[in-house]
Amino acid sequence: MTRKEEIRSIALRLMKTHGFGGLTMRLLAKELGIEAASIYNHISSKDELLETVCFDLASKFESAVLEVNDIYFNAPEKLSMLVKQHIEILCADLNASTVFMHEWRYLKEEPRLDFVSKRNHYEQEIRKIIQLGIDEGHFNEVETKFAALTLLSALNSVVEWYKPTGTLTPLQVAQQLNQFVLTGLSKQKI
Amino acid sequence: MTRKEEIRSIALRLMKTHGFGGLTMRLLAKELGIEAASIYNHISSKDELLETVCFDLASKFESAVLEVNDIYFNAPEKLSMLVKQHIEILCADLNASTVFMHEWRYLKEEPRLDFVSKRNHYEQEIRKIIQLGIDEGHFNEVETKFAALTLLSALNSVVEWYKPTGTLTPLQVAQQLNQFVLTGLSKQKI
DNA sequence: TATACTAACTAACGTATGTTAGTTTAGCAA
DNA sequence: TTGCTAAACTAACATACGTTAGTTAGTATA
Repeated sequence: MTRKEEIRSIALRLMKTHGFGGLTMRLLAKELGIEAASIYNHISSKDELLETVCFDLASKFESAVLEVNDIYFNAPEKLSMLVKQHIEILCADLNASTVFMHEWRYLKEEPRLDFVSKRNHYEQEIRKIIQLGIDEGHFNEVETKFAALTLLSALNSVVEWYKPTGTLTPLQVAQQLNQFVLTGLSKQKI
Repeated sequence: MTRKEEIRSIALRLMKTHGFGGLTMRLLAKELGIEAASIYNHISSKDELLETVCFDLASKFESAVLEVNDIYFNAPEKLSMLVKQHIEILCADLNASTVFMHEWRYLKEEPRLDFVSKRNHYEQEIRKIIQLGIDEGHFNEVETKFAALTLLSALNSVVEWYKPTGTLTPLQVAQQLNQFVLTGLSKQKI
């Protein structure tokens, strides 16, 4: 791990607990065992730290949806594979994912607009999958916007409670979520 | 509306967009048309603003779950009424709800611990309702912790997208959420 | 009219913030 | 040995922050 990666990794851990505003260069430096000014030998600004994590993850989600749409053809398959990939991306680096979820709004205007547009695109792709499921007769006739947002928030909440040291693997979490989203709580249809 | 309430209301709007750290007393004062120092004639500290909104809402959720448990006896009824009340509380003041969701972690240690314990209690009550539904034979045998957290995040995400100016009433949102959580996306059981 | 309260003001304090400039130290390549 | 580079350092700048102290103008009450 290069020094730059080390800085990023510690910065993520601190951002997760203190938020982007609560991460100060002096605190970050302390954790690294160096002075604040020394950090600028490795990165160009504090904002860069946030931008990197947000756009790195955004591009992973983008790839996932592309792949799923390439490989699978019916909606239940597409959805379950996207859920799986989504959860795997989140769990691969929980610090990064948590920062991604909570701190993107502290991006500066230009990158923030870019970020939001990428996020909207991802939502749109999920809506398309749900609409496909309705057209196929596999899914109930829900409002796709409502369903996509509710689904996404259910998926994303994993970063709030998942513990890699626990018993569940990311794959098992994905399966539980998939089950929950498809069949709901109720035993009989109402 | 007293001056104090006016300050709270504007503070919430600003906290929603800028976060707790991004709300400065000088910005708040500017929006009020006064000087920063003048705010301290009405409130005792910036932290107080955050504490008030967090604990006001927490107590509303607490009342809701008490009421629901008092009035209804089977799990599907309890759950659907709690969903309804939860959404109504959220939609009654979206600025407050959004701040409640995002900014509670910037509470100082003592109130934060208190807050988290109240939140855990609410989660526990939801788990009990789900467990009751399983025991009654109404609900699938899900893991209650997982289900409660997933349910809650689906409910809470309403603050991210609900627009009071749109076509849906809070009650309709609650009904859609209830439907989604109970029956899921899939038409047939799998 | 005299008093007290409300709500604003100005000025400042002490601290913290991101960042820059210039310098130093240690290890490696020529 | 000399020179280069990576990575740290010290010192400082300009700005911003929450908050306090002391004061003032207007308004209601006695």
